[in-house]
Amino acid sequence: MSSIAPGPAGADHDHQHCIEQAVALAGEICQRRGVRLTPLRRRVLQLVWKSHGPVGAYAILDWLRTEDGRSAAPPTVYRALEFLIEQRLIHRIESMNAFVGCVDPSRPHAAQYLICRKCGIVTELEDQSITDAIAQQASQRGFVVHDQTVEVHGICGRCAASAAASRSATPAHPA
Amino acid sequence: MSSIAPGPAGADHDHQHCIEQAVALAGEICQRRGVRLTPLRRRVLQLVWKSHGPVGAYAILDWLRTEDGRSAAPPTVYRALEFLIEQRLIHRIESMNAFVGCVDPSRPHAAQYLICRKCGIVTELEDQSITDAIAQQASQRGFVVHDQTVEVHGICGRCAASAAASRSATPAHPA
DNA sequence: GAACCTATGTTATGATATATCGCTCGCGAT
DNA sequence: ATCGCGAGCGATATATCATAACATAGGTTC
Repeated sequence: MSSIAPGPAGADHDHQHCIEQAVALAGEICQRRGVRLTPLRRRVLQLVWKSHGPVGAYAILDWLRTEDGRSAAPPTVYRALEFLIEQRLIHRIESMNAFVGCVDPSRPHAAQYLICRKCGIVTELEDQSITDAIAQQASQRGFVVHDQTVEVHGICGRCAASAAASRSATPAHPA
Repeated sequence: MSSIAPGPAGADHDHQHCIEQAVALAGEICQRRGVRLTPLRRRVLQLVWKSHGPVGAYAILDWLRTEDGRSAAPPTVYRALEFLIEQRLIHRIESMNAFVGCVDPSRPHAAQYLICRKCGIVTELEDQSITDAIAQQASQRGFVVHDQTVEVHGICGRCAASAAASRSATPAHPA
């Protein structure tokens, strides 16, 4: 096992299934769009999906080299990532210079990300109220929105719950 | 003149005044907080305020070297920036790896940024409806928010207006 | 089969950021 | 006064993230 973040449901979910599902769906989408999900791009998508947390370009590069024995240089990875982003199969987390798989690549969306500082899991939202609030403030100022970056850092429900549990078991403050 | 972004009111405002005001206010705030706005930190703050757009760490480094003739290395700049961020005198724009002066450093706030792709000017908002929409979605999922990054890229009102004006003067489509 | 396009390989470099060590200066305690 | 101490900063080295530019391979079109 690695130390990378498990799935949104914790360590207990079938993550292999997540990956396969994401890659299969990506295959369909690319075919429909008439773009080529080449073996390299498919593999990079798999590697981004290695966890539900953000994955760095150089981590992917290392995996390509060590797991696949493939010769690879940064442009190899960045080009594949660029393609996957254009197709909205992955997202870039700006505040971490890293990438996560998109949980709903079928249609365009302005997404928001909840990023856990403890476990690293990224939860992708697609909340209209946030999008609307931003759009409204922007348009009030005559600003034409091209894209929104909303990245929220904090502690996810699961980690907060387990922290609370361990606190009650071994209280930090006797008072 | 340089090509850096002018003020929020365009090229016609007294930007020197902006800088002086920001630095003076920073001085008061630091004194009140009992932290030291040293000459270097003050100078770096000035340089961040050179424009109303995001300024990169290495641009600041160059200015320190060329304008001040000072010997400086990256850590010099990053340490000063770190201090200024801690004191909320500047903000980091994650999606650009760059920094902008804070327009209201007196009190803590969750801010949002409208970043113009044309002129580079960053408009800082402090909109409760956006903050609340994010907080609500997060808490619904048991997520404890530490901080929000909201960066909106697009075209500012001023640039949109001038683009519209030049379009009507020389229409792109004869139809 | 020549011209061409897309994807990838390869080399080099650019851009951003941090670790670490050591010096200096101000300041409080003795 | 001088010692110890911590904050700030200089300096060197290195880590990390990203792209420019050119070469090569394989398929498609004509």
